[in-house]
Amino acid sequence: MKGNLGHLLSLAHERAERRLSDELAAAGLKGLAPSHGDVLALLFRKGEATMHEIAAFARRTKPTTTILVDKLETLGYVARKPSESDARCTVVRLTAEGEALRPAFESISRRFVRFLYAGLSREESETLERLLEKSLSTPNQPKENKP
Amino acid sequence: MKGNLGHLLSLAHERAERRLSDELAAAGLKGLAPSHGDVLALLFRKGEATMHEIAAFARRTKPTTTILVDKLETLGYVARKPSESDARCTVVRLTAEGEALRPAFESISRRFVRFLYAGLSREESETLERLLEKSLSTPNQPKENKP
DNA sequence: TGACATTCATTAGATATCTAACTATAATCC
DNA sequence: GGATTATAGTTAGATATCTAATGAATGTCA
Repeated sequence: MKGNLGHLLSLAHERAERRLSDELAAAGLKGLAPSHGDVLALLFRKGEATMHEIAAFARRTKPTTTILVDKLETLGYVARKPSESDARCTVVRLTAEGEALRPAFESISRRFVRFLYAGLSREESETLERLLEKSLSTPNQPKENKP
Repeated sequence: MKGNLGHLLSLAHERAERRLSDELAAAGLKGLAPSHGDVLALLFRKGEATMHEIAAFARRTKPTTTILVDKLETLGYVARKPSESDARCTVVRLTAEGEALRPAFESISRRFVRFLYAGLSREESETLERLLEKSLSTPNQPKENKP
């Protein structure tokens, strides 16, 4: 317990983000950030999704999601259409160009997972995940200092 | 090994960042981000530092560091002065106003550490840190797919 | 049914961040 | 000792992100 868990989490997160960015650039998707990858990942899984669903999945605010989808739409990978059941909702779906990214994305995803778990045994990986989940599930205690 | 280590790292990092931001705001430092806190943390420890040292400590680029220090200078917490030994270097030091933040910062730091380790036993904390360090120290294998 | 509240998405404005290019100074090397 | 290279910092321009405010459609409820 050296007290630098915050630092380690930052380092690990930055390392993962950088790796994903590099992988996206290496796949020829130079303008895309990991958050764009999250949007595409949901669409590859579900086919289509509302802005609200995308925002929740990518853990970004709705304005940010608007901008992420704007970019993917400009690049031709997704298209918006109004929802038929609820006029407030916008449905985002993959275009043919977007669908064509699927193999590259699956490859990136596999290599990313391999990268993250490299150097850890199966048991260590499971322990790391379990402890992170336990830490995350701890309710946030109040911020105030007890007198 | 469920393959969501990347997701867990993102969640843990975002949780930590949000908590730090909230703590800074609660301490009345509403405009400051965690990265400003990193700058101040180094100055509290070392008294003064060059832009280059600050950038390395905060793990930010030099342009970003310029902007971080600009803000702290505008707020009156730090001051720049040219280095006497090397005319290329700028030395940043705490002002009296900046020094006055020390007790609040130490309090925030203590509460932050308590927050991060809440819910984990001492042994679990040590294991988590050890596994994160092991993962981080793993050399990055090449990005290419082996045929 | 009509007033009010809720939800979905966008726009507006701000900030932290990055890369690339620039300036100025120091170090190195024939 | 002068040319070249390296280092320190800033400026310029772009992007992902956020909060707050806005517009439009739906849900609620008396």
